[in-house]
Amino acid sequence: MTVSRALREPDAVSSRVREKVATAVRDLGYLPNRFAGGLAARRSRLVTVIVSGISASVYADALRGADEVLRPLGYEVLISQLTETPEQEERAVAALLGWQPEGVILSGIERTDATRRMLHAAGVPVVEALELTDTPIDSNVGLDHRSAGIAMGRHLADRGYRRIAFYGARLDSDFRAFRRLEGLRAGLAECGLVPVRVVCSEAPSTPETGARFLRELLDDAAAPDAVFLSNDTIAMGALFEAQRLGVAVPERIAIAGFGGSDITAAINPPLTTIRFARREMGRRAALTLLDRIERRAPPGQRVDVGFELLARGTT
Amino acid sequence: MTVSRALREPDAVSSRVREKVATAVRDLGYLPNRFAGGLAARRSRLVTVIVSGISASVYADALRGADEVLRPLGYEVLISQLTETPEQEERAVAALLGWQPEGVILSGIERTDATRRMLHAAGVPVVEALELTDTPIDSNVGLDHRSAGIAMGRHLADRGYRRIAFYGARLDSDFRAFRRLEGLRAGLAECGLVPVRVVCSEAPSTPETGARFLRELLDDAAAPDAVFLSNDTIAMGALFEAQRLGVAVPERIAIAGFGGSDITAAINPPLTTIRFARREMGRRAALTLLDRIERRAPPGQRVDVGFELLARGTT
DNA sequence: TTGTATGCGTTATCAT
DNA sequence: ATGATAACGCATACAA
Repeated sequence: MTVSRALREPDAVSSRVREKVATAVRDLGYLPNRFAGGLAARRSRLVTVIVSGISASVYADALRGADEVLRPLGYEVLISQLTETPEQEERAVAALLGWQPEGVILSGIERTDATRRMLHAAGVPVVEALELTDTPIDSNVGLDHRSAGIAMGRHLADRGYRRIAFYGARLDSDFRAFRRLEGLRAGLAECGLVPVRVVCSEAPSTPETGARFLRELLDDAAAPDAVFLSNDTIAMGALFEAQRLGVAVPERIAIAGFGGSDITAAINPPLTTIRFARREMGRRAALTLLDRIERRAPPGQRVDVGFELLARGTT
Repeated sequence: MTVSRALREPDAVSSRVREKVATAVRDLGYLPNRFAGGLAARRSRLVTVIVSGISASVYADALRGADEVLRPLGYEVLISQLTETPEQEERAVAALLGWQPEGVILSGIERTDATRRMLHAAGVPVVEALELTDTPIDSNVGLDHRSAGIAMGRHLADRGYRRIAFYGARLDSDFRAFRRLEGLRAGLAECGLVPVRVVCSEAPSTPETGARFLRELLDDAAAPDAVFLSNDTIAMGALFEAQRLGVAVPERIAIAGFGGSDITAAINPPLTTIRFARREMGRRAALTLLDRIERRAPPGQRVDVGFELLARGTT
């Protein structure tokens, strides 16, 4: 018991004991067993994060932000990634709740009822990140993708484009892209426009898919003069294909993406896109979760991290 | 005890008990406490991964590969990311060993002696991934970055470039880039060449840094006719800056990167770079670790996942 | 400031 | 096939 104290609250023991323990720890290479500690203390010091169906760079930045906040406070961030569908997520949640997390961060808002029930039953604070919703399980940090779509619709209409198309990849799992599409419709409607073409593909989110989309656009009977693609990867794929085909961007066709990765600013012309603060979103998600874990705040916290439309050369 | 059995080896109990337990589990929303289970069984079913100082896309792909292998076998993959220096990694290893992992995957081969000692003392199987070494802690999966550098040196020399430069970003933490630089020197030496300029910067690995590097190259008294950059991000930054300045690539200056991300194939001209199988590397790391955990293989396993030089338009 | 008794929720082991 | 008992390694609560 004295050793346990010497390790966790060094000030509570005499300096003699403190040193003896420190020496022994070093000599033996002692490392506390977190299974035993967690079982006895009835707290895990664990926050689990489940990342579903979003691109590497988004979650890397967001996780970094969350980790920055939680680790210094003694929390371990257990990441279960790679879930693509709500059903896969459900299994991941079941597995992770066994680790008795003190808080859970989920990406997006799309999940099964069983997942919701499990989380409620576990009574664990939850933050759903990336996207705002009116019906969160508990708390919610992110941006309003519909508003982002509206902003893009207005932008394209303001710039004088009239025959606007939407192309999305991986729309079987990118639910947020649908919200942006809805927003695009709403933004265009303000100007009396409707999208002249909407393509929701399940193709992988790669530059090649973007290139194919561009070729389809050029052949399209609806003759779009601008296109909003569901993310930067396919938008850049489309832009580069246009350049290969000698198609002028934005004169012949304007191209816009979503995500705001660094590289979109570096290319020629730079890509019009929508950026949001990924790392800050991770930080805010962690902070909000901490407020809930430590009961400093009631359920239902809502943090809008906003977004920024970067109007650049491709529109 | 019967419940515990019904859950873990359903075939060992009667169908009557099996059903009763299943119903109760559902009604109660029971989830086994992994702290108690791990403590009692003296096994964690946990593999920890520590990712240090590598770019998001590399580790996302590699982690996906590792996860694919381990999760179906009942292992949880606990990821501690974000360590940049060997000292940070040391702290991460100390923290993670408390979770009694059955195996540990580390990125790279650069670490402190204390880290090595801890891992030895813990007696846990270790796979060092991403880079091959002659002195692994235990087992090793990756590629030989020096060979990759040699390949690039030969390629540039073969294409007729004679005034070759190397520019690296974040070289305070990207130890593998140094190995590639060594390889470049060796590859060029075969042709009687030496790099006309070597710049090892601690600047962030961003397209802007690449752009700055390119401007420096153009002003350089050594007048390089080709440059090997330490990764694709800065290489693309350099290429795009060249295009903005109206500098012909590869005629005026050839540009090569490292990494082999998808986007390098999509740009114009496509970037010469070196690709390796990230996901496969993750899978092989996990498989090798499993062989060690289950004592199917002795320490010292070595898996070379190889690489591929993609000779494209920028050289 | 230090130490003792007890329990955390599960599994290994050995009986029945 | 099922059950009783004793760990697992640590922290809580309380006593000295």
